[in-house]
Amino acid sequence: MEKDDLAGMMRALGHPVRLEILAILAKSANNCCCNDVTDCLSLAQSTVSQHLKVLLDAGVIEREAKGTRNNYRVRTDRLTAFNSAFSGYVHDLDAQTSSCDRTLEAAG
Amino acid sequence: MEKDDLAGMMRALGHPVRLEILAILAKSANNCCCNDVTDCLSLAQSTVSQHLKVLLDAGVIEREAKGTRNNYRVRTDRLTAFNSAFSGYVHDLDAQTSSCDRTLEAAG
DNA sequence: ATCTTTTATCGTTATATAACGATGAAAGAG
DNA sequence: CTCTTTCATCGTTATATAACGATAAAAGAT
Repeated sequence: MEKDDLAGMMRALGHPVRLEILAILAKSANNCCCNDVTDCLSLAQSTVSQHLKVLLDAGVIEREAKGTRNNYRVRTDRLTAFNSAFSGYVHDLDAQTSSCDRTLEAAG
Repeated sequence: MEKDDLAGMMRALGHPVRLEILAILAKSANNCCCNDVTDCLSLAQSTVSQHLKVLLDAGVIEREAKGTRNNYRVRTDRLTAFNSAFSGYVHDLDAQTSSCDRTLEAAG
């Protein structure tokens, strides 16, 4: 996963309401439309729709048309991939930091 | 880790330049000041300082005054904690989603 | 054919963010 | 004491984001 993708995903997830929306979707049997989500939040439908779009564009959720409704569901695969990517990123930072520490120790 | 903290951390990390800054700090033996970082980026010093402040406020890095310089270093512990927290969050989402799927299957 | 439900999109407003240059303060060097 | 280096902060500007209400389109129901 590219650094820009990582940052983009972070930004999409970097809003409490959007994290809340993910929790709502997961709790709602993947059978959840925009109105359902809106009922769980004290926000206008258009605002919720906007947040859903951000999550959708980032690939965190997916949409399926079903009659007049749009069913949203969490893309767990993508979240897991993101988590792994970030985990690797942190690990790399840690490895570099530690080796620097060892260098300093050896030098000092 | 609270949901708001999680989102706050995400937002702090949700910018490519800030991820780059973390990489620079890690590579630079934790002996890196604002100017050093600025030299690695095509951005003004004030801009870099601003990004450093965002990372500092989110607790992703720490600062240590050293003469006229300020040494910055990555707080790997915090990144690791964040990573665990998010991992748990994703895991919870996944568990709920899967149990919902089973419910739907059982319902036929 | 009409009405209702659902929802994405548009237009607007307020606030936040990202970028810059300029500046002043703090610490060390000459 | 004066000069330099380092850097956070201020003021500014442009853009992005978050929130809202209004609206139109699509699909189903009557």
